[in-house]
Amino acid sequence: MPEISKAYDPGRVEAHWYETWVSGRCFRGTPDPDKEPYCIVIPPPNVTGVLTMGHVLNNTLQDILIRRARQRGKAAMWLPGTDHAGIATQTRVERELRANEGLTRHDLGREAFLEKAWEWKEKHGGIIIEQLKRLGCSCDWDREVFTMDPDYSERVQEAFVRLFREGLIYRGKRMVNWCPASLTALSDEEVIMKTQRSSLYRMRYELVDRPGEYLEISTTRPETLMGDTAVAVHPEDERYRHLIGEKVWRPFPREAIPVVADSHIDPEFGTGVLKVTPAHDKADFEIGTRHGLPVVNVFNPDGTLNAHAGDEFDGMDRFEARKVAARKLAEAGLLVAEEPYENNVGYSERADVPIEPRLSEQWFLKYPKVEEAKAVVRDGLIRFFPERWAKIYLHWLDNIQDWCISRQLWWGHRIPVWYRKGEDRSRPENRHVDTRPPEDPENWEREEDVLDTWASSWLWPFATMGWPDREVEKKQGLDYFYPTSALVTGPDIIFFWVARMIMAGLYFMRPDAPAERRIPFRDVYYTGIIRDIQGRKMSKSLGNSPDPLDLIARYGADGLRLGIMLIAPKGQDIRFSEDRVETGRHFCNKLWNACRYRRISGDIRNNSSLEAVAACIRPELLDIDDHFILLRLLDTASTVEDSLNRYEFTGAAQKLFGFFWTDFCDWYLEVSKSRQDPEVRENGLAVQDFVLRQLLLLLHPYIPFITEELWHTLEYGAEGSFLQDAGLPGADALRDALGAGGIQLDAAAEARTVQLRELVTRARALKADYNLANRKDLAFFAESDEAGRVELEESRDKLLFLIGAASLSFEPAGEAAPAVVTGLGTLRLNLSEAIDVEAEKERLGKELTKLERQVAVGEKKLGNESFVAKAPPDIVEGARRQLDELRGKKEEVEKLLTALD
RNA sequence: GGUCGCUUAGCUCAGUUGGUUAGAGCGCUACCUUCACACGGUAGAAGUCACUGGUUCGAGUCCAGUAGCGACCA
Repeated sequence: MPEISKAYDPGRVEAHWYETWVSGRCFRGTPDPDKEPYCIVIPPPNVTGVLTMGHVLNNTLQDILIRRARQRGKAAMWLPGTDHAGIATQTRVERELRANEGLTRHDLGREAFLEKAWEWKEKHGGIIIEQLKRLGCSCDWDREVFTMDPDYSERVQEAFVRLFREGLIYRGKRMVNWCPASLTALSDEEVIMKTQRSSLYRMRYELVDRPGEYLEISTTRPETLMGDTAVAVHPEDERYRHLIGEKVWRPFPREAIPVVADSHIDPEFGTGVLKVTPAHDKADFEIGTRHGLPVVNVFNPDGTLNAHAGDEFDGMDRFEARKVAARKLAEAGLLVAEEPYENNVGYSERADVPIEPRLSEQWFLKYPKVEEAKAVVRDGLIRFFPERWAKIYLHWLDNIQDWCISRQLWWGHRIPVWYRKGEDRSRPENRHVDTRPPEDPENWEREEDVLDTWASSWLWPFATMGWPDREVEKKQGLDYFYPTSALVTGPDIIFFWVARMIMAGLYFMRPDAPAERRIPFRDVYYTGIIRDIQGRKMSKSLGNSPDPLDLIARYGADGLRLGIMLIAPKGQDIRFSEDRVETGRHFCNKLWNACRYRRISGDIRNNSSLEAVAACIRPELLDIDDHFILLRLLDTASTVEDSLNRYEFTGAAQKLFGFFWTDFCDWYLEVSKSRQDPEVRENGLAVQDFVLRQLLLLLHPYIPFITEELWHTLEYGAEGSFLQDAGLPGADALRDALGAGGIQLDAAAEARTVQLRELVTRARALKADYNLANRKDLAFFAESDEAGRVELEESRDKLLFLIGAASLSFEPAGEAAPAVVTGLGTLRLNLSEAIDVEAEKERLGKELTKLERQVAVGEKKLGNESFVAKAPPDIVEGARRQLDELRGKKEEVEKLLTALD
């Protein structure tokens, strides 16, 4: 038997087992017609990213699901991969290029820049994958996919071409969200609204035909007035009706612009007069379209102003221009007021700068299968956990607009469209849309833009398994694994990703099949967001994000995983504190030592299977504590199963924690130390083996490394075998295995043990009250009824051991002897020392007050006729029994007090 | 402004069909290095379950409203 260290060292164990699992092909997901499929596709992390606490949470959850499925004999497959994250990655490569070589991407040119980007990817792309392995993730690594892999890219292009041919993708000149920092269009979802303090400028435009008369206009953006091509009022607005059709002077560049009537104007806002800048505001653009107004673009793509704004503004930054425009208005006497104002401004999610609405030509997608996507969630074909996210999802789908899928970037999937050189790009005959280039490439030029990254990842659940190539699909088991079983992700990407995947699945997969065969997944579990202890989001700039690798080094991957699971409430945000991870490590150490203790205690007879372990238990030698621990084990097994079926990871973890620590270690193992009869002791070891076997199996998804190690330490698996292949018996199977050996569990053992535990606690407290906690030579006297006496005599040995006493007898003790009242009788401490009668009175008085209060509550309840009449009989009966017990205790304490007088 | 969520011990959180004395970890106090574990053990202190009202025999739990915080959408 190998020496087992006193303290668990996770580093060595974790490295060893991960390698062994991989070389043993434990994580392989292979279709097997005799098994039920279970599949998860990973939410692909950014290829250049590093592991964050969010990843730890998300991937631990997925690993728990997949490992448990594997244990339950399913053909489990967890498909890993990474995402190319267009804007984020390109920005970082550009930044490095500027820092190292002082060059922009344009200096380098597209080809050379992309080479740099690939180099960057090769250098950093593996990091997060290696980190996931350190965490213990049991992904099928042979299947790893990167969204820019050649074959995946081909599938993205294929999807584009199909959608285009179906008329769902079109090119259009429209107002889009433009990021002046990244110089690209963004989708609506990439714009986040931020409330900010700004100014509301009240200015006035003079009427052309009524010199000296002005229209007052409110705006937050005076820097766009140079692009104004009208002012608008509501057609019914009495104040302005007579001016409709007249003209006002735009102050600079000075030009007469019309007053138009538009029913979309809100007469309540400001003065009810709106300046119309069709090139720089979505609503204004629509007004402009309705009234045939010119569109004057006064901005450059980078957010500076251009020559249309006038020489003075040409090249000026937009925020500087705002100040200058306001100053010029003031100088001209046209600024009525500048007031503090709070408004919402759209920011680029990535670059964190205000976006500009900009008219440009982009590619758009009309979302397919919108109604069906709503139906599958509304009708429960796809289940959301927690359910409330369904409402958010449905609301978004109710209001979606076409998706701008083109990006003015280089790092991404280049749109598979070619234009005939020098011809009008808008004419269909001058376009070639196909996954393959035209036959005569010299006459064509390719579309410059790439696709939004999400326009590649929305195909993730099937394009990662070969779609649409039949041969590859077959090889990778798409037909077997699709729809996947569960998706674990954050609610922040419910629109970006979840909703779009659902639409893509419904549209592309098995077009003739019913919806339940086309959806990409059945369950979606939304995690919370990990925050710091002050409730702030973790971010690099705040420096409040611990490095998971550092945590793994200090607490072990198992400790980190368990720690995070103990605080990860269902879909609620989590305030991360390292304490919990420490708790996770302590748990592992305790588990280690419990198993170490088992090995030290005696030889293992035959632990090779559930049946073999059960067969080692001799029913006739089982006592109340054996029954108790086995009952609790069965209860734990079924609770854990129920909880995990509902995605209640924390509940299951807490149940296992409590069972192991309180029931098994603090009670069962301690009790077992008092056992004298060698046969009973030996039999207890078999019970331990039975319990520990199931405990390791149940804990394995949470803490895979240490459980695998201990599985072998206690000889549950043969050399070269793995815990994951041992099955995961449920409570019924455990009961059956015990039953096969003639063991029928006595349900009464539980209540009896609870009572004995209480007695032990009270007796210890009594000792502690008299500062005798360390004395082992004390004599206890009990006054019990017949039933109590039988119970105490049966358990005498272990009670003496647990309480730390020399004797327990039923002789009457001195009336002044300190006493505690328990459900099994009154327990007295026989002291040779002088007793402080006053102190004892005080102690008992406190106890009496407590009992009186409890008795009063019970009497009130049972005195209520409605309660007795209407409450279920078992509840009434329970209350009655409890009141009787409390009254008995109270009378006993009163008696003790009287005796002291 | 709309929708959703949260508010339970000093801190972080459990508490899922309403039912006996509301739990855990950390922290705190006292004691213990007892032959699995000091990454441990024993005992203890600590809660008007945000507030107000309602339903009910009975509410931390269900309903309505209020306040504070947060998220999403406009």
